[in-house]
Amino acid sequence: MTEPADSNLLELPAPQRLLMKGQQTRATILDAALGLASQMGLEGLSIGALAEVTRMSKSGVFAHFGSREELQISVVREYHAKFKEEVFMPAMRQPRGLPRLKALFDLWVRRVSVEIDSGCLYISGAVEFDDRPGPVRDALVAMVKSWQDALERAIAMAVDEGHLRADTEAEQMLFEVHGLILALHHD
Amino acid sequence: MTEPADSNLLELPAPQRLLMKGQQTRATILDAALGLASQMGLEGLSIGALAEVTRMSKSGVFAHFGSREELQISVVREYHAKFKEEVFMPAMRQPRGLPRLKALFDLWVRRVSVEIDSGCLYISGAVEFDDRPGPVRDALVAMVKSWQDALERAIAMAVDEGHLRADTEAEQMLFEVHGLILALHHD
DNA sequence: TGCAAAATAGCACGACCGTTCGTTTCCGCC
DNA sequence: GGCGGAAACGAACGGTCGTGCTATTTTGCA
Repeated sequence: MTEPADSNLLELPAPQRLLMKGQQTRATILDAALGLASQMGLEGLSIGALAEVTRMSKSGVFAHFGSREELQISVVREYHAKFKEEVFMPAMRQPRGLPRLKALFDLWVRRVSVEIDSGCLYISGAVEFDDRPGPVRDALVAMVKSWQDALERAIAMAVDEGHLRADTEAEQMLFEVHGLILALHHD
Repeated sequence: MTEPADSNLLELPAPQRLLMKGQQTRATILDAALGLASQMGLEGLSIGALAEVTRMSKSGVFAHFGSREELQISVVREYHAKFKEEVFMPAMRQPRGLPRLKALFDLWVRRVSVEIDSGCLYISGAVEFDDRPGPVRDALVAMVKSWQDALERAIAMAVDEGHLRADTEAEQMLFEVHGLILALHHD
Protein backbone atom coordinates (compact mmCIF):
# COMPACT_ATOMS: atom_id res chain seq x y z
CA MET A 1 0.00 0.00 0.00
CA THR A 2 2.74 2.47 0.88
CA GLU A 3 4.95 3.24 -2.03
CA PRO A 4 8.55 1.99 -2.26
CA ALA A 5 9.71 4.95 -0.24
CA ASP A 6 13.20 3.75 -0.95
CA SER A 7 14.11 4.40 2.60
CA ASN A 8 17.74 3.60 2.27
CA LEU A 9 18.70 3.53 -1.34
CA LEU A 10 20.91 6.05 -3.06
CA GLU A 11 23.71 4.88 -0.86
CA LEU A 12 26.05 5.10 -3.81
CA PRO A 13 29.04 4.62 -1.54
CA ALA A 14 32.22 4.59 -3.47
CA PRO A 15 31.23 3.50 -6.95
CA GLN A 16 27.86 4.41 -8.26
CA ARG A 17 25.49 1.56 -7.53
CA LEU A 18 22.31 2.99 -8.77
CA LEU A 19 20.08 0.05 -8.02
CA MET A 20 20.22 -2.54 -5.34
CA LYS A 21 19.52 -5.98 -6.63
CA GLY A 22 15.92 -5.83 -5.50
CA GLN A 23 15.04 -2.63 -7.29
CA GLN A 24 16.75 -3.97 -10.36
CA THR A 25 14.70 -7.12 -10.68
CA ARG A 26 11.63 -5.20 -9.66
CA ALA A 27 12.21 -3.02 -12.69
CA THR A 28 12.65 -6.11 -14.85
CA ILE A 29 9.41 -7.57 -13.56
CA LEU A 30 7.58 -4.31 -14.11
CA ASP A 31 8.81 -4.14 -17.65
CA ALA A 32 7.56 -7.64 -18.40
CA ALA A 33 4.32 -6.86 -16.61
CA LEU A 34 3.78 -3.87 -18.84
CA GLY A 35 4.06 -5.99 -21.94
CA LEU A 36 1.81 -8.65 -20.51
CA ALA A 37 -0.81 -6.18 -19.35
CA SER A 38 -0.88 -4.52 -22.74
CA GLN A 39 -1.80 -7.82 -24.33
CA MET A 40 -4.13 -9.32 -21.75
CA GLY A 41 -5.42 -6.25 -20.01
CA LEU A 42 -4.84 -5.28 -16.41
CA GLU A 43 -7.33 -7.87 -15.24
CA GLY A 44 -5.75 -10.57 -17.36
CA LEU A 45 -2.36 -9.92 -15.84
CA SER A 46 -1.57 -12.87 -13.58
CA ILE A 47 1.32 -13.37 -11.22
CA GLY A 48 1.84 -16.91 -12.47
CA ALA A 49 2.23 -15.85 -16.07
CA LEU A 50 4.47 -13.02 -15.00
CA ALA A 51 6.67 -15.43 -13.07
CA GLU A 52 6.94 -17.66 -16.10
CA VAL A 53 7.99 -14.82 -18.37
CA THR A 54 10.60 -13.55 -15.96
CA ARG A 55 11.67 -17.10 -15.11
CA MET A 56 11.13 -16.56 -11.43
CA SER A 57 8.95 -18.28 -8.87
CA LYS A 58 5.49 -16.93 -8.23
CA SER A 59 6.35 -16.04 -4.67
CA GLY A 60 9.51 -14.32 -5.81
CA VAL A 61 7.49 -12.05 -8.04
CA PHE A 62 4.78 -11.63 -5.47
CA ALA A 63 7.17 -10.47 -2.78
CA HIS A 64 8.04 -7.38 -4.76
CA PHE A 65 4.51 -6.02 -4.64
CA GLY A 66 2.72 -7.63 -1.73
CA SER A 67 -0.53 -7.99 -3.56
CA ARG A 68 -1.89 -8.30 -7.04
CA GLU A 69 -3.63 -4.96 -6.70
CA GLU A 70 -0.38 -3.23 -5.83
CA LEU A 71 1.17 -4.85 -8.88
CA GLN A 72 -1.58 -3.49 -11.09
CA ILE A 73 -1.19 -0.03 -9.65
CA SER A 74 2.55 -0.19 -10.18
CA VAL A 75 1.97 -1.16 -13.79
CA VAL A 76 -0.35 1.78 -14.28
CA ARG A 77 2.22 4.14 -12.81
CA GLU A 78 4.96 2.66 -14.96
CA TYR A 79 2.83 3.06 -18.07
CA HIS A 80 2.10 6.63 -17.15
CA ALA A 81 5.79 7.38 -16.68
CA LYS A 82 6.60 5.95 -20.09
CA PHE A 83 3.71 7.78 -21.69
CA LYS A 84 4.82 11.03 -20.16
CA GLU A 85 8.36 10.53 -21.32
CA GLU A 86 7.48 9.53 -24.86
CA VAL A 87 4.57 11.82 -25.58
CA PHE A 88 4.33 14.64 -23.13
CA MET A 89 7.93 15.64 -22.58
CA PRO A 90 9.05 15.85 -26.21
CA ALA A 91 6.01 17.92 -27.06
CA MET A 92 6.87 20.34 -24.29
CA ARG A 93 10.03 21.23 -26.11
CA GLN A 94 7.95 22.69 -28.91
CA PRO A 95 6.92 26.34 -28.70
CA ARG A 96 3.61 26.81 -26.98
CA GLY A 97 0.52 27.17 -29.10
CA LEU A 98 -0.31 25.21 -32.21
CA PRO A 99 3.13 23.62 -32.69
CA ARG A 100 3.06 22.11 -29.24
CA LEU A 101 -0.54 20.99 -29.61
CA LYS A 102 0.25 19.43 -32.94
CA ALA A 103 3.25 17.67 -31.48
CA LEU A 104 1.13 16.27 -28.66
CA PHE A 105 -1.36 14.92 -31.13
CA ASP A 106 1.22 13.51 -33.52
CA LEU A 107 3.19 11.78 -30.81
CA TRP A 108 0.01 10.39 -29.41
CA VAL A 109 -1.06 9.02 -32.76
CA ARG A 110 2.35 7.57 -33.33
CA ARG A 111 2.29 5.85 -29.97
CA VAL A 112 -1.14 4.35 -30.57
CA SER A 113 0.01 3.14 -33.96
CA VAL A 114 3.08 1.53 -32.48
CA GLU A 115 1.00 -0.04 -29.73
CA ILE A 116 -1.02 -1.85 -32.35
CA ASP A 117 -1.64 -5.44 -31.35
CA SER A 118 -0.81 -4.60 -27.79
CA GLY A 119 -3.25 -1.91 -26.81
CA CYS A 120 -3.24 1.27 -24.79
CA LEU A 121 -3.57 0.64 -21.07
CA TYR A 122 -5.57 3.82 -20.53
CA ILE A 123 -8.24 2.65 -22.94
CA SER A 124 -8.43 -0.99 -21.97
CA GLY A 125 -8.24 0.02 -18.34
CA ALA A 126 -11.10 2.44 -18.77
CA VAL A 127 -13.23 -0.35 -20.18
CA GLU A 128 -12.26 -2.91 -17.56
CA PHE A 129 -12.56 -0.67 -14.53
CA ASP A 130 -15.36 1.65 -15.54
CA ASP A 131 -17.68 0.12 -12.98
CA ARG A 132 -15.24 -1.49 -10.57
CA PRO A 133 -14.28 1.00 -7.86
CA GLY A 134 -11.04 0.63 -5.97
CA PRO A 135 -7.47 1.86 -5.84
CA VAL A 136 -6.62 0.59 -9.30
CA ARG A 137 -9.45 2.51 -10.85
CA ASP A 138 -8.49 5.58 -8.84
CA ALA A 139 -4.93 5.45 -10.09
CA LEU A 140 -6.18 4.97 -13.61
CA VAL A 141 -8.52 7.95 -13.65
CA ALA A 142 -5.89 10.13 -12.00
CA MET A 143 -3.42 9.35 -14.78
CA VAL A 144 -5.96 9.85 -17.55
CA LYS A 145 -7.15 13.07 -16.03
CA SER A 146 -3.68 14.50 -15.78
CA TRP A 147 -3.16 13.74 -19.45
CA GLN A 148 -6.49 15.24 -20.48
CA ASP A 149 -5.75 18.34 -18.46
CA ALA A 150 -2.42 18.72 -20.19
CA LEU A 151 -4.14 18.45 -23.55
CA GLU A 152 -6.76 20.97 -22.58
CA ARG A 153 -4.12 23.43 -21.41
CA ALA A 154 -2.34 23.06 -24.73
CA ILE A 155 -5.54 23.81 -26.60
CA ALA A 156 -6.22 26.86 -24.46
CA MET A 157 -2.71 28.11 -25.14
CA ALA A 158 -3.17 27.70 -28.86
CA VAL A 159 -6.27 29.85 -28.56
CA ASP A 160 -4.42 32.46 -26.54
CA GLU A 161 -1.66 32.61 -29.08
CA GLY A 162 -4.21 33.23 -31.78
CA HIS A 163 -3.44 29.96 -33.54
CA LEU A 164 -6.99 28.74 -33.11
CA ARG A 165 -10.21 30.64 -33.51
CA ALA A 166 -11.04 32.58 -30.38
CA ASP A 167 -14.44 30.95 -30.02
CA THR A 168 -12.93 27.48 -29.83
CA GLU A 169 -14.40 25.44 -27.00
CA ALA A 170 -11.42 23.70 -25.50
CA GLU A 171 -13.49 21.03 -23.84
CA GLN A 172 -15.44 20.23 -26.99
CA MET A 173 -12.30 20.08 -29.06
CA LEU A 174 -10.69 17.81 -26.51
CA PHE A 175 -13.69 15.52 -26.77
CA GLU A 176 -13.43 15.31 -30.54
CA VAL A 177 -9.70 14.74 -30.57
CA HIS A 178 -10.13 12.04 -28.00
CA GLY A 179 -12.77 10.46 -30.21
CA LEU A 180 -10.36 10.40 -33.13
CA ILE A 181 -7.73 8.61 -31.09
CA LEU A 182 -10.24 6.10 -29.77
CA ALA A 183 -11.49 5.36 -33.27
CA LEU A 184 -7.93 4.98 -34.48
CA HIS A 185 -7.20 2.64 -31.62
CA HIS A 186 -10.35 0.67 -32.33
CA ASP A 187 -9.20 -0.44 -35.77
CA MET B 1 -31.62 -6.52 -11.28
CA THR B 2 -33.57 -8.48 -13.87
CA GLU B 3 -37.21 -8.89 -13.08
CA PRO B 4 -38.44 -12.09 -11.41
CA ALA B 5 -38.20 -14.03 -14.64
CA ASP B 6 -41.35 -15.88 -13.66
CA SER B 7 -40.42 -19.07 -15.35
CA ASN B 8 -43.96 -20.32 -15.56
CA LEU B 9 -46.17 -17.30 -15.89
CA LEU B 10 -48.36 -16.43 -18.87
CA GLU B 11 -50.19 -19.71 -18.77
CA LEU B 12 -52.10 -19.18 -22.00
CA PRO B 13 -53.82 -22.43 -21.25
CA ALA B 14 -54.53 -24.93 -23.94
CA PRO B 15 -53.49 -23.43 -27.25
CA GLN B 16 -50.27 -22.26 -28.73
CA ARG B 17 -47.19 -22.76 -26.56
CA LEU B 18 -44.50 -21.48 -28.82
CA LEU B 19 -41.52 -22.41 -26.74
CA MET B 20 -40.65 -25.68 -25.18
CA LYS B 21 -39.49 -25.32 -21.64
CA GLY B 22 -35.86 -25.61 -22.66
CA GLN B 23 -35.90 -22.75 -25.11
CA GLN B 24 -37.73 -20.69 -22.58
CA THR B 25 -35.18 -21.04 -19.80
CA ARG B 26 -32.44 -20.70 -22.36
CA ALA B 27 -33.86 -17.31 -23.20
CA THR B 28 -34.00 -16.45 -19.51
CA ILE B 29 -30.39 -17.45 -19.06
CA LEU B 30 -29.33 -15.49 -22.10
CA ASP B 31 -31.10 -12.43 -20.81
CA ALA B 32 -29.31 -12.64 -17.49
CA ALA B 33 -26.04 -13.36 -19.28
CA LEU B 34 -26.44 -10.21 -21.30
CA GLY B 35 -26.79 -8.14 -18.17
CA LEU B 36 -23.85 -9.84 -16.55
CA ALA B 37 -21.61 -9.53 -19.60
CA SER B 38 -22.41 -5.85 -19.89
CA GLN B 39 -21.09 -5.30 -16.40
CA MET B 40 -18.18 -7.68 -16.28
CA GLY B 41 -17.26 -7.97 -19.92
CA LEU B 42 -17.44 -11.09 -22.05
CA GLU B 43 -14.35 -12.50 -20.41
CA GLY B 44 -15.66 -11.79 -16.94
CA LEU B 45 -18.86 -13.67 -17.65
CA SER B 46 -18.69 -16.90 -15.64
CA ILE B 47 -21.04 -19.85 -15.65
CA GLY B 48 -21.02 -20.01 -11.87
CA ALA B 49 -22.16 -16.41 -11.47
CA LEU B 50 -24.74 -16.93 -14.17
CA ALA B 51 -26.10 -19.97 -12.36
CA GLU B 52 -26.37 -18.00 -9.16
CA VAL B 53 -28.28 -15.18 -10.80
CA THR B 54 -30.70 -17.52 -12.51
CA ARG B 55 -30.92 -19.70 -9.41
CA MET B 56 -29.91 -22.80 -11.31
CA SER B 57 -27.07 -25.22 -10.96
CA LYS B 58 -23.89 -24.65 -12.92
CA SER B 59 -24.40 -27.81 -14.91
CA GLY B 60 -27.98 -26.85 -15.65
CA VAL B 61 -26.81 -23.62 -17.20
CA PHE B 62 -23.89 -25.28 -18.87
CA ALA B 63 -26.04 -27.89 -20.62
CA HIS B 64 -27.76 -25.20 -22.64
CA PHE B 65 -24.59 -24.13 -24.38
CA GLY B 66 -22.11 -26.94 -24.19
CA SER B 67 -19.15 -24.68 -23.63
CA ARG B 68 -18.31 -21.32 -22.27
CA GLU B 69 -17.25 -20.15 -25.70
CA GLU B 70 -20.61 -21.06 -27.17
CA LEU B 71 -22.24 -19.13 -24.36
CA GLN B 72 -20.18 -16.06 -25.19
CA ILE B 73 -21.05 -16.31 -28.85
CA SER B 74 -24.71 -16.66 -28.02
CA VAL B 75 -24.49 -13.55 -25.88
CA VAL B 76 -22.89 -11.65 -28.72
CA ARG B 77 -25.64 -12.75 -31.07
CA GLU B 78 -28.31 -11.84 -28.57
CA TYR B 79 -26.79 -8.41 -28.10
CA HIS B 80 -26.66 -7.93 -31.82
CA ALA B 81 -30.31 -8.88 -32.18
CA LYS B 82 -31.33 -6.40 -29.51
CA PHE B 83 -29.14 -3.72 -31.03
CA LYS B 84 -30.65 -4.28 -34.42
CA GLU B 85 -34.14 -4.13 -33.07
CA GLU B 86 -33.62 -1.03 -30.98
CA VAL B 87 -31.38 1.03 -33.23
CA PHE B 88 -31.32 -0.26 -36.76
CA MET B 89 -34.94 -1.22 -37.37
CA PRO B 90 -36.60 1.97 -36.11
CA ALA B 91 -34.21 4.08 -38.15
CA MET B 92 -35.11 2.11 -41.26
CA ARG B 93 -38.62 3.41 -40.98
CA GLN B 94 -37.32 6.92 -41.62
CA PRO B 95 -37.04 8.15 -45.22
CA ARG B 96 -33.67 7.40 -46.73
CA GLY B 97 -31.07 10.11 -46.69
CA LEU B 98 -30.32 12.51 -43.89
CA PRO B 99 -33.40 11.71 -41.78
CA ARG B 100 -32.51 8.05 -41.63
CA LEU B 101 -28.85 8.79 -40.95
CA LYS B 102 -29.79 11.17 -38.20
CA ALA B 103 -32.15 8.60 -36.69
CA LEU B 104 -29.38 6.01 -36.70
CA PHE B 105 -27.06 8.36 -34.90
CA ASP B 106 -29.63 9.57 -32.38
CA LEU B 107 -30.79 6.09 -31.50
CA TRP B 108 -27.21 5.00 -31.15
CA VAL B 109 -26.40 7.85 -28.82
CA ARG B 110 -29.52 7.17 -26.83
CA ARG B 111 -28.60 3.53 -26.43
CA VAL B 112 -25.07 4.31 -25.32
CA SER B 113 -26.44 6.80 -22.81
CA VAL B 114 -28.88 4.26 -21.44
CA GLU B 115 -26.14 1.67 -21.24
CA ILE B 116 -24.19 3.92 -18.91
CA ASP B 117 -22.71 1.93 -16.05
CA SER B 118 -23.20 -1.24 -17.99
CA GLY B 119 -21.24 -0.74 -21.18
CA CYS B 120 -21.59 -1.55 -24.84
CA LEU B 121 -20.58 -5.11 -25.65
CA TYR B 122 -19.21 -4.14 -29.03
CA ILE B 123 -16.74 -1.76 -27.46
CA SER B 124 -15.69 -3.80 -24.48
CA GLY B 125 -15.53 -6.85 -26.69
CA ALA B 126 -13.32 -5.06 -29.16
CA VAL B 127 -10.90 -4.25 -26.37
CA GLU B 128 -10.93 -7.70 -24.83
CA PHE B 129 -10.64 -9.68 -28.03
CA ASP B 130 -8.55 -7.39 -30.18
CA ASP B 131 -5.61 -9.76 -30.03
CA ARG B 132 -7.27 -13.02 -29.07
CA PRO B 133 -8.31 -14.88 -32.22
CA GLY B 134 -11.09 -17.41 -32.13
CA PRO B 135 -14.77 -17.88 -32.82
CA VAL B 136 -15.86 -15.29 -30.29
CA ARG B 137 -13.73 -12.66 -31.88
CA ASP B 138 -14.99 -13.69 -35.29
CA ALA B 139 -18.60 -13.33 -34.24
CA LEU B 140 -17.80 -9.98 -32.69
CA VAL B 141 -16.14 -8.49 -35.75
CA ALA B 142 -18.87 -9.83 -38.00
CA MET B 143 -21.53 -8.06 -35.96
CA VAL B 144 -19.60 -4.82 -35.74
CA LYS B 145 -18.84 -4.90 -39.43
CA SER B 146 -22.47 -5.39 -40.37
CA TRP B 147 -23.35 -2.38 -38.28
CA GLN B 148 -20.58 -0.24 -39.75
CA ASP B 149 -21.63 -1.25 -43.23
CA ALA B 150 -25.19 -0.22 -42.51
CA LEU B 151 -23.96 3.15 -41.28
CA GLU B 152 -21.78 3.63 -44.32
CA ARG B 153 -24.67 2.79 -46.63
CA ALA B 154 -26.81 5.36 -44.86
CA ILE B 155 -24.13 7.99 -45.32
CA ALA B 156 -23.78 7.16 -49.00
CA MET B 157 -27.51 7.46 -49.43
CA ALA B 158 -27.55 10.84 -47.77
CA VAL B 159 -24.95 11.94 -50.29
CA ASP B 160 -26.96 10.54 -53.19
CA GLU B 161 -30.03 12.35 -52.02
CA GLY B 162 -28.09 15.58 -51.96
CA HIS B 163 -28.42 15.96 -48.21
CA LEU B 164 -24.69 15.93 -47.75
CA ARG B 165 -22.01 17.58 -49.83
CA ALA B 166 -21.14 15.50 -52.84
CA ASP B 167 -17.46 15.32 -51.93
CA THR B 168 -18.19 13.72 -48.58
CA GLU B 169 -15.95 10.76 -47.92
CA ALA B 170 -18.27 8.17 -46.45
CA GLU B 171 -15.47 6.20 -44.85
CA GLN B 172 -13.89 9.21 -43.24
CA MET B 173 -17.21 10.43 -41.91
CA LEU B 174 -17.94 6.98 -40.51
CA PHE B 175 -14.58 7.11 -38.74
CA GLU B 176 -15.37 10.44 -37.14
CA VAL B 177 -18.85 9.52 -36.10
CA HIS B 178 -17.52 6.35 -34.59
CA GLY B 179 -14.98 8.40 -32.68
CA LEU B 180 -17.70 10.58 -31.23
CA ILE B 181 -19.60 7.57 -29.96
CA LEU B 182 -16.47 6.05 -28.47
CA ALA B 183 -15.62 9.28 -26.70
CA LEU B 184 -19.15 9.54 -25.41
CA HIS B 185 -18.96 5.99 -24.17
CA HIS B 186 -15.60 6.62 -22.56
CA ASP B 187 -16.96 9.21 -20.11
C1' DT C 1 -52.13 -42.42 -17.07
C1' DG C 2 -47.78 -44.01 -18.36
C1' DC C 3 -43.45 -43.62 -20.60
C1' DA C 4 -39.54 -41.89 -23.30
C1' DA C 5 -37.03 -37.94 -23.71
C1' DA C 6 -35.63 -33.57 -22.31
C1' DA C 7 -34.17 -30.64 -18.58
C1' DT C 8 -31.89 -29.97 -14.38
C1' DA C 9 -29.30 -31.25 -10.26
C1' DG C 10 -25.35 -33.05 -7.84
C1' DC C 11 -20.71 -34.26 -7.56
C1' DA C 12 -15.91 -34.65 -8.78
C1' DC C 13 -11.91 -33.53 -11.41
C1' DG C 14 -7.97 -30.88 -12.94
C1' DA C 15 -6.27 -26.37 -13.84
C1' DC C 16 -5.17 -21.97 -12.44
C1' DC C 17 -5.65 -18.18 -9.30
C1' DG C 18 -3.65 -15.07 -5.29
C1' DT C 19 -1.58 -15.67 -1.04
C1' DT C 20 1.08 -17.52 3.06
C1' DC C 21 4.96 -19.57 5.23
C1' DG C 22 9.25 -21.77 6.18
C1' DT C 23 13.52 -22.54 3.99
C1' DT C 24 17.47 -21.65 1.27
C1' DT C 25 20.49 -18.91 -1.54
C1' DC C 26 22.81 -14.81 -2.42
C1' DC C 27 25.12 -10.43 -1.54
C1' DG C 28 27.47 -6.59 1.00
C1' DC C 29 29.97 -5.42 5.05
C1' DC C 30 32.71 -6.14 9.50
C1' DG D 1 36.00 -15.77 6.51
C1' DG D 2 31.84 -15.33 8.53
C1' DC D 3 27.65 -12.96 9.75
C1' DG D 4 23.13 -10.75 8.89
C1' DG D 5 19.71 -9.33 6.15
C1' DA D 6 17.59 -9.13 1.66
C1' DA D 7 16.00 -11.87 -2.14
C1' DA D 8 14.28 -15.81 -4.19
C1' DC D 9 12.44 -20.32 -3.84
C1' DG D 10 9.10 -24.36 -3.22
C1' DA D 11 5.28 -26.31 -1.40
C1' DA D 12 0.85 -25.85 0.19
C1' DC D 13 -3.88 -23.77 1.01
C1' DG D 14 -8.45 -22.27 -0.05
C1' DG D 15 -10.91 -20.57 -3.77
C1' DT D 16 -13.08 -20.31 -8.45
C1' DC D 17 -13.08 -21.68 -12.92
C1' DG D 18 -14.87 -24.78 -16.96
C1' DT D 19 -16.18 -29.26 -17.85
C1' DG D 20 -17.26 -34.16 -17.67
C1' DC D 21 -20.15 -37.78 -15.55
C1' DT D 22 -24.36 -40.00 -13.43
C1' DA D 23 -28.83 -39.43 -11.04
C1' DT D 24 -33.16 -37.35 -10.57
C1' DT D 25 -36.86 -34.53 -11.77
C1' DT D 26 -39.87 -32.51 -15.11
C1' DT D 27 -42.16 -32.24 -19.50
C1' DG D 28 -44.71 -33.52 -23.67
C1' DC D 29 -47.21 -36.74 -25.94
C1' DA D 30 -49.71 -41.54 -26.99
